[in-house]
Amino acid sequence: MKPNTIIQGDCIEELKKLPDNSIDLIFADPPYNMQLENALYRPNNTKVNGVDDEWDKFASFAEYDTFCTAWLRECRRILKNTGTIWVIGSYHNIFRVGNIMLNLGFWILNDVTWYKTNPMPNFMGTRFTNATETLLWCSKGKEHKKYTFNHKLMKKYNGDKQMTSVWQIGLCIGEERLKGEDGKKAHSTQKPEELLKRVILSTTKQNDVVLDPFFGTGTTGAVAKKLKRSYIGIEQESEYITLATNRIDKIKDCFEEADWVEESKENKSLPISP
Amino acid sequence: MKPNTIIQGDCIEELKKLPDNSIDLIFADPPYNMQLENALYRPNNTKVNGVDDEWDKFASFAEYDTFCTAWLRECRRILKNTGTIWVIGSYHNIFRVGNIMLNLGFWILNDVTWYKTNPMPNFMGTRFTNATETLLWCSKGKEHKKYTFNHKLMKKYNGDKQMTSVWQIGLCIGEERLKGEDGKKAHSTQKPEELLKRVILSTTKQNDVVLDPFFGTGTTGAVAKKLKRSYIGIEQESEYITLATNRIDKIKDCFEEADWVEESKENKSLPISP
DNA sequence: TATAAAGGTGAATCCGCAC
DNA sequence: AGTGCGGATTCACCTTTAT
Repeated sequence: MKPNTIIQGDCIEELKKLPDNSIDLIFADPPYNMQLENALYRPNNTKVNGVDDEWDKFASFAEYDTFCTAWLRECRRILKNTGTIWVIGSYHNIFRVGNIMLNLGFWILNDVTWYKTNPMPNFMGTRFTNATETLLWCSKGKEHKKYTFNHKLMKKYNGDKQMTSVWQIGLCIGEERLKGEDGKKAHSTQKPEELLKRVILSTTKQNDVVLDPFFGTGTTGAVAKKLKRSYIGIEQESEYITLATNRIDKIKDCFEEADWVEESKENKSLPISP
Repeated sequence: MKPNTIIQGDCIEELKKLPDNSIDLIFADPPYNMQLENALYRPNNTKVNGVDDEWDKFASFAEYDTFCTAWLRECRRILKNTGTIWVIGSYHNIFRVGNIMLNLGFWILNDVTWYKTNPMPNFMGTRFTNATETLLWCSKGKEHKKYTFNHKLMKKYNGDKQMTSVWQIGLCIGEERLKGEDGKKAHSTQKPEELLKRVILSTTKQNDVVLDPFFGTGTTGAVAKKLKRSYIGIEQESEYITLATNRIDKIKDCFEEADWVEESKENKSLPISP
């Protein structure tokens, strides 16, 4: 198990190769199974560029459940007893995922709400603006109480008040959003670095190993490097691996966490590498 | 089926007596199955008065799932095709509940986050402050698209901007919280009226029938009456029924929804009856 | 150059009727 | 069930173009 590598391959197969009790933290951003059918247009008649990637399509709940049970079971096996796991999802999938995690014996520590500061509105006025995604933070089991949680650090980060389970963070847009040669977004679901900063800062120590089984464009690896953690990524698509590799190679500014939190009081963003 | 009544009895048995396709809205606040084993103490050694009621205890996930499947199945049967259902829960149970609802064919419209403005801190510093509960708002099924949603009204209520799925509302405390003769809270999980106001205002029309299968101290009935909707409550415990009956009888000030929304721009609280 | 206006876009389960 | 069409529907923020 070599740290700071991206493994190309099928998520479940590659997880099976990793040894028991070897990982300090897992961050997983699995397919959401969005079940989009028809095109959606804004009031000005422009088309919404929805998630139509093949990797997000599942034939049924049963198929999605089988997939999630398999990768989550492996995640639990390779997690250290002091480790924890984060899984992010939307209402489309998080109730399937949460149910499976409970069945596998994971113990929910928090359901953190990512409260988007700039969500896309509901154009037709048929629902409330869907302004959140949910992160499930879990230990390996009820009996594993000695997990890493940097309470004081997060309190300091939050202006000396205990950080709550609601995180107000904007979408990943602008300079931070990776673009392809055509100027379009390179990945449909790139997550903001601020989200990963809070995850990694709160639940790992320096030099810990962070695993991301759905590495995508490598946000987890990029933030892990900036915060002096090790990372292991698993990703199937070679285009994403190329993007992630370049992105992480460019990073030169790495931080002692204490220094970074001190700085972050004024500016909570880590520098984006050029 | 007589409107504006409280039915005493077992939730599932009483639901079975109600006719198909007869209810406009269901609000359900089921037991959370909190699994609190040890008492929780504050740093100053005072004991936190948690939820330790007998009705909140289930032997296993399987038992809880069986219970929820039964009452949710009946709810779906009695709901009109134009109706919707709200179920509130915390991370302890909402992933069981959500999974069951999906399996029964409910279609999730929003997962609304109740973002508590005054949550109880995590005294031990072992987790993030748990600042939310989740409300699942669902239609009877994907094919039932003509559900009631008062989009314009909620937009007006929200300062002429579309209301999002995050609702910042305080806990039910102070004058609004019902007390027993001993001065202690009369019910361990009384919900704030503001929560029910948003639920009823957004997803019913005047004179619609609102059913609450876990009526408790009758917050649903109280708000329904204030907003000129009908209610049906089901509740097992006679003490709660007495409290709820007295509470609802006291209400004299009822509102046309348009008037109330106009007023609510300055003061979002409906008057608490004396 | 500076400011304003116009255009683009984000994990989206987003209409309803007639034929 | 599928298609076609009239009509109602959006927020924050970034980029590009115009003044």
